Amino acid sequence: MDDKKKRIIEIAEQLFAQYGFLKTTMEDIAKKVHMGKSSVYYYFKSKDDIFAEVIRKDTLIFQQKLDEAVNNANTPEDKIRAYVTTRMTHLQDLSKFYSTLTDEYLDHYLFVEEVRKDFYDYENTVLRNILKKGIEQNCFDVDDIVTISRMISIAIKGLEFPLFVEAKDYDPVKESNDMLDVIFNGIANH
Amino acid sequence: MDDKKKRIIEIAEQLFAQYGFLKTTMEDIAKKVHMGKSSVYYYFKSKDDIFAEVIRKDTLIFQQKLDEAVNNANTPEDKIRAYVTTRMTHLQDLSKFYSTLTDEYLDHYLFVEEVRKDFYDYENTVLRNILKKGIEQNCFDVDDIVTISRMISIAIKGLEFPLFVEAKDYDPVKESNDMLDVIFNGIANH
DNA sequence: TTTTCGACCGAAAAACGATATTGGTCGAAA
DNA sequence: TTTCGACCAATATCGTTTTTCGGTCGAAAA
Repeated sequence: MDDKKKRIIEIAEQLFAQYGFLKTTMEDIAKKVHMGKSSVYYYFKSKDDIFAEVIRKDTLIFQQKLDEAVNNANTPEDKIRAYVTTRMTHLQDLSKFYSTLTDEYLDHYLFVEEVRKDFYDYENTVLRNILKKGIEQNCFDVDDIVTISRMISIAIKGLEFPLFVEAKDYDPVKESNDMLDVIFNGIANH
Repeated sequence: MDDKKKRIIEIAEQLFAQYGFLKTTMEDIAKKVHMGKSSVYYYFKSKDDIFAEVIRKDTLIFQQKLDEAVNNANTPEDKIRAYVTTRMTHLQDLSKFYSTLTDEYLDHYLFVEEVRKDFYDYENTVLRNILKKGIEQNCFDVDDIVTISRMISIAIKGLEFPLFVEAKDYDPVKESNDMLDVIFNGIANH
């Protein structure tokens, strides 16, 4: 990708994080990259387009980080634990960085929903692959992989909530592992 | 409780459900209940007060319904299943009835948050009691009741999400039972 | 004493027109 | 190929006026 383009995305990301999407003007971005506003439009066709690429970049980094965490874990169970805890800590960081955006994400509801769906698909693919391998290795006792991966996805999604309302004194890693203890072992007496 | 008061609450609930809290004026309520506006203030000290009592009434009915469902189930596992499925179906009904409110509940953020907390406490009490009895009856293998009940609470909270965004083709009872299968049996190979 | 209501208040919202911003375009120049 | 100043139209903003609405009060019904 063009070097200038990359730079614009970086600057824009900073400004979005600091002032939010609406309060950041194209002028602001252009000025900070030392360009005329029109020049920025040579690289991006709209403000939304810049936003989209910022999100796309962040999502990619997020997924790479998750993939790495999963690859570095050994057993299928550890892979899932690595996935979930990495997901939570990264989300915690994001929630701090993008605190200004949480209020106005309603305006980009459609777009955000799309990204969310993509991520959901990615997550399900990852989880299904781990589950499949886990079954082959006789670690898991699961007959419907699709359903189970969705249930895991939903359960850990529930853990997100405190990140965006009251983040203090919240230990996402501990919460994640407690949830995973339930999911792996169940609570019924076997 | 006063009969007139009850009537006002009923009418107000209808109007809130239909037009939302903000669009419903005290005049609207008074007119529909065939009273002067001032007369309504004889029974309630504020509009918020009426709203609070509507919510309080609905919450009470909700909890009674849940208690009944739990009591009618026999085994601890069935009690939890009864609790969760009743919770979900009732929430589904509420989401239809109060569809107009979901957008503006941000304004009453504090109050709604308070109600949510109360309900969360209630839910945890119910779940803990069932878990405790289940352990005594040797149905459950759990050492930290507090954590486990919170995890169940969080997991089923995740199931709520689709109710408020895309309700069609969503079967809350099936989803609930799938989630509970995981929670009861786990996915690890024992 | 309890209940109802019309008249009224003040704060906040809506309405509105004038002005400024801002996302985006275009053609020229470098 | 890249940059930018000039420009446009739509929208946001702002100052002002008007209306609405939650809430009060005192009197009168019951």
